[in-house]
Amino acid sequence: MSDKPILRYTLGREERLKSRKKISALFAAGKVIPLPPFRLLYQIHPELPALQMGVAVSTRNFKKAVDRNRIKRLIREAYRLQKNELKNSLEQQQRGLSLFIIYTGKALPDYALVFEKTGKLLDALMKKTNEIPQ
RNA sequence: GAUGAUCGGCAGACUGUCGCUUCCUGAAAGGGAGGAGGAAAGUCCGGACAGCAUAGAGCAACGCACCCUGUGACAAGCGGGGGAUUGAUUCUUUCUUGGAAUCAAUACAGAAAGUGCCACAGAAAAUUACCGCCCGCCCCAUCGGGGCGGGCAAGGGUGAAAACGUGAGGUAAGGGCUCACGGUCGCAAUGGUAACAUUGUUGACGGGUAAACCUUGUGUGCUGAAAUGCCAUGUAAACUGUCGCUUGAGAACUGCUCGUUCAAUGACAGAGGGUAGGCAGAUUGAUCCCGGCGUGCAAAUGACGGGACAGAUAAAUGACGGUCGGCAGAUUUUGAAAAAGAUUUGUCAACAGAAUCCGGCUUAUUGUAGAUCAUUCAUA
RNA sequence: CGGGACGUGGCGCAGCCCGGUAGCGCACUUGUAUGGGGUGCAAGGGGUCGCUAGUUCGAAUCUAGUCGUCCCGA
Repeated sequence: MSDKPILRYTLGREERLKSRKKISALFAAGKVIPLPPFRLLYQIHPELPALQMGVAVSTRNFKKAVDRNRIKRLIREAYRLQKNELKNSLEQQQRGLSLFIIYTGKALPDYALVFEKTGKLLDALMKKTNEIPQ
């Protein structure tokens, strides 16, 4: 039996970005990785809640609340299944990261596309965090 | 049976893996139970609830408009019953007019308080007079024509609309001038809770428009969950200016005025600083559904019995599969055909996502069980 | 959650309050001046007044409903 805990694909309350202050800071000073039809905003900080994320879809592109909800759920689902590698890396380095995924496309995406693009975004983010020194 | 219209119910079911959220349980790990709609939408109305004074007065502003009644509901909305008007169908009657029944629709107070407007056409769009009809006088003079003064509103023509309508009498010609029938309004009586109806009438005859201003009646105090109360964090009972300290600055969330109340470790403004988190409000309430009983013409309602009801807050209710079932297509077997069975593929819908709650209205919309009505076909 | 504004030729706007003729600028077409173009001059075409009902003799205008676009409020 290993001491390592069983890897769980969770996305609970403490893993989501909920503070109004942090979101304002992220939008004011965060860096951007564009990958159409997505944009990723991120900001590295030394505090420990290792990884917190948020999702947004513009009302301008999707007038109906049903469509916005669906896109946000798809993004969260794809993120939930792929974020553990990044999280472990950050915990080893003892630093935190806030990130915000914005969907900028105008058509409803399907799950396969969202999954693939989210994976690429997280890979890119891994490289950036490793490049930036503590 | 088919087609169409209206009403109106449901919103595929069960399940695996990985997740989200609320509650319960547990020391913890974990376990258990619940988790979007008929419109959750638009925000077009009305409330509940909260604060401001116990919510006051007048003006202004805004809403509403046949009557009775039910609903949390005075008014509005919605439901029930009734009235009036309009339209359709059927029946009745001597053709019409009219009467009766059924169904449907109605933003159904007032144009006889006042003001405005009614293009073009037309003489005139509301104190009318172009062609015209009639009377008197004068002139030319053959019937007749012209001018002046006066009376008239029938006929012509215009228009969406023409001065109660039709007929008769009367008249110089005409005119509700008079009469008959009819219409509208007023008044009175009778019936009805009332809207209204019926009858009578030495009474009147005034075109339309109030979704033009307006008048009458009636309702509304204002603000709005970012309301409101509490806790936490933090500074500053600091600074500047103006006014005031009981003869009172100012405040009481209102467009104005008044009244009332509060008001002195003061009030307002400026600049500057802090927070932008949590709890309550807030999810079971005038709630909804079912049952028989009582009341009521009905809508509805009373007590009783049973059942149901999410609570997020950068915002949960999801992702990927499986089985059954429905629908559509293809292949194949049986069969003369209709049809039935098997295999397989696709699809599971449309409109759409709670944000304090409730009621109404409006709009969007898939498939299907059902009810009613109309048309048509078949059989008896 | 709560307020507010606007839809009129291809584009930007007026007309709406107080109802009868839809107009302005740019653009477009034709002609003309020029060797050709720009430019000037002259003439012309083009509008379901967002949509659906209603009021009225008559609606871009008044009323109701609806669709769309945009803005504001800690």
